[in-house]
Amino acid sequence: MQSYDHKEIEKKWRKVWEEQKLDEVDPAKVENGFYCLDMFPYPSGEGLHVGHWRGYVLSDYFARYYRLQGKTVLHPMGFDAFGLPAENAAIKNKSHPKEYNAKTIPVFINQLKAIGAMYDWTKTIDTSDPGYYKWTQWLFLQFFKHGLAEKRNSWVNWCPKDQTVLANEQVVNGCCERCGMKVTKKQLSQWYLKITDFAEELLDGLETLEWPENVKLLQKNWIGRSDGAYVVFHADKVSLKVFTTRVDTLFGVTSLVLAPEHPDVENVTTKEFQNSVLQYVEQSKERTELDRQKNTDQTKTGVFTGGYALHPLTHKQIPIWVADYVLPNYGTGALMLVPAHDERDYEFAKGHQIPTLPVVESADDLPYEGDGKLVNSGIYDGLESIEAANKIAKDLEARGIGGPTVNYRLRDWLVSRQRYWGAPIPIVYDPEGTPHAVKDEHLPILLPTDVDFQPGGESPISRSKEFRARAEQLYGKGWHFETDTLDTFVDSSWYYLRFLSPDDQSRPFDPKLIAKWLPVDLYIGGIEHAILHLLYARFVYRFLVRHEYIKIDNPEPFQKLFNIGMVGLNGAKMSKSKGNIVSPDPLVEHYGTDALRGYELFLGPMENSLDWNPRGINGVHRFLIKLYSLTSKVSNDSNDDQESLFDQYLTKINAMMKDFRLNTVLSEAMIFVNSLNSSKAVNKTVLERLVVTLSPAFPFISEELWADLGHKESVFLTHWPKSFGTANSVPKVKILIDQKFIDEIDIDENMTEEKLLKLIKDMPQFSQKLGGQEIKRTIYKKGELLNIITRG
RNA sequence: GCCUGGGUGGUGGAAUGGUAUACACGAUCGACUUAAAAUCGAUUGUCGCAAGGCAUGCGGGUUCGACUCCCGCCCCAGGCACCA
Repeated sequence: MQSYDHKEIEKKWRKVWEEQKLDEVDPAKVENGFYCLDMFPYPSGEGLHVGHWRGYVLSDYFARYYRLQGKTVLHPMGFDAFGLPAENAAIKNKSHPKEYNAKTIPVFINQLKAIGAMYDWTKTIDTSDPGYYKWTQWLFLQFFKHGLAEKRNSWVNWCPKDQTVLANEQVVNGCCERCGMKVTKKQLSQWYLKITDFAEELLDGLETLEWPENVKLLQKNWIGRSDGAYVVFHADKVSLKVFTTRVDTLFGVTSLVLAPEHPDVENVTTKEFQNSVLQYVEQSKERTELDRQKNTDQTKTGVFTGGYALHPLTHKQIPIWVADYVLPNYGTGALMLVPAHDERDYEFAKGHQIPTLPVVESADDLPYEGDGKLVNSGIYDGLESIEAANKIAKDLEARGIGGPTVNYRLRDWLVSRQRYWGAPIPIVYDPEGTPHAVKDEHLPILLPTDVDFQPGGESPISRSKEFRARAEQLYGKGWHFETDTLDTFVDSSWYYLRFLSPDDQSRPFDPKLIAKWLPVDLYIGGIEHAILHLLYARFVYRFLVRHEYIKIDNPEPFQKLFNIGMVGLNGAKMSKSKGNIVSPDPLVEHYGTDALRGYELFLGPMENSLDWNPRGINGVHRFLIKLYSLTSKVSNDSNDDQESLFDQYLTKINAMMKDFRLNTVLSEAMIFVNSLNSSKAVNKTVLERLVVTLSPAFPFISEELWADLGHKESVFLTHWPKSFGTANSVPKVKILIDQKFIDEIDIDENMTEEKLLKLIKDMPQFSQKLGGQEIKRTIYKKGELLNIITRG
């Protein structure tokens, strides 16, 4: 069998494609655009492994497929180059993160080029480039100008190892998303973007998206809408507002409980209890969120404040407690304690001799959390929970002491970071300390270079003399810049807009091009960004649409999302530190780019995470050799069988492609090639059409075969093939006797059951099985099967 | 604890309610070769010489027919986790 020289072919076509600028697109000149986007990578020094390849091969497959469908495909690539990894690597190597990136990015680009993907390299962006982060700073200022960026003093997540605050989304199981260190709490003044203003539309917008259901669900749960009511309780000096989803249990309240961080704790605490309350509050400050959460199964701690509030309906005196199982950041940071109908409240009450007062008719078990008829609830007795809740909420509203409300679990996005390698937050403080937006003409606020960027709990930039001098020079004596930098997720929240006009010096993006190209038609990346990046980007885009920076009907940036599964080795995630990285390089060297691309797709369903099997690539390689050898028996003689086989193949793969089932697309291709391989001659047109269908997966060998078949132009300038229009094969009927498959026969589509049965009885393979047995019954599905039952 | 997905050969995995195990990998045997690699051919769920049984995590159910639908368990992965 004739082999083929993959190195020769790759070299040849790579050059031709580059010369013809086949992958370059001018977004302004296109009417039928298709925006195919990969989640852009951080250009790590670890290099690409076979797991990274998978996502890039997948996006390239569809980029090429849609090009063959007649679309002009924009497929850009850029680098999320700001952030901790570059900074930490630089600290370790005693170099500058900028130098580190300058070294790693070209290596990274070469590795990406090895994939043979049709990236438009004229549109590359680097988020750490001043030409880019100028506009990241501009973006922040737009939030500031609309009152959606705010500096707030509050308790924040703090990573003691990375020496920086973290957004809520970056705390995983109480630990730092990056380094795994236990996250502690710190009270700091930090910048927030008010994503909670968009909670409802971010939730509603999910319904319009063609995203995997599990990702939509993750976002839905993260946003965490809960419908309930607020209720106001009056105490001596203050009124306390609580949020509840069970306002029907209002008559069962036996206490109010405040979070230790609640601002009114000292206002309700009596002299007598001052010491114990103060001590408790101090003590809970020292506990990390994780410690507080771990308490779940133990007795809940808390102290009595000595204060009382008036129940709004019964006018009873309700004691006020402080307990750290009450979260300061959810609802109002205070809750009404209903031990009879809430498990956590029950547990707390039990440990502190607080009475339990059932108000919903129930089984004897306490706590009972279900719905039911109300008891001990005055005029509401006898009503069902839902009815009662509605009525009570309305009555409270009428009296101005409560009412229906919606609460979200989502919290505002903390964007300040006490690290060096990011975009400086473009805020300048006057001598009194009031924040002002940096003037547009001063953007970008460049990162100072005269600093040692060892993290020290405070932003390293604050140590820059030049940075201090710059502020005074631009704004006057006593003025100073904000010294924190922006979370890198701000950089990546808008990069997909920049790809359309990456070199525009005058504005961050071109609204006209955005109206033309957005939303992104296909977005491919890992599931790890299900909440972080994908939620932030939706928020930023919706902000830009709401305030008409972009005029577009659909306020969602990514219409269709596909999550590529991760590739591990022996059950572990690949990483340099574990030393288990499988490099694509030797595989490309030995089997060729096409073989590795095909194997990545053939491994299994694209959304599945799986373990790398180093051996299987052989199969794809053999397939390519077989495919290549078909050229030696090309014939112009028409061949009905091959045309019909092609049509069946095409119908199958067209359907499979819609569901991203590329592993079975390749299986079908293998079946078809195996069958052609066993023929003496292969019809030229059939082979041509086959080659086109294989070109998205195997661009190099397809281009070579296409040229061999006499074509002067690239295979990627042709169109996805149509069927030969062969009749959809002869109708076949499967014959089963007693549920067991015997044979398949060709018959007239409209044959009646009687005629068919008669026919069968005369055919030896069936008559033998049937013997003389009595036919009890039959099941006949026209054009499909006949099941003959002789038993039972 | 709650919410999602999953559980099919030695392995990755196929199967609009209709021949379970496609397509590959690996393995075994054979051909070619001085030999090896590559390549080609055969076999490959399991028990059985065979006929034929038995097998899609476990137990039930619906159906002429269930990997597929329903009910109850078990296990694995991911997410959330005192969210009032």
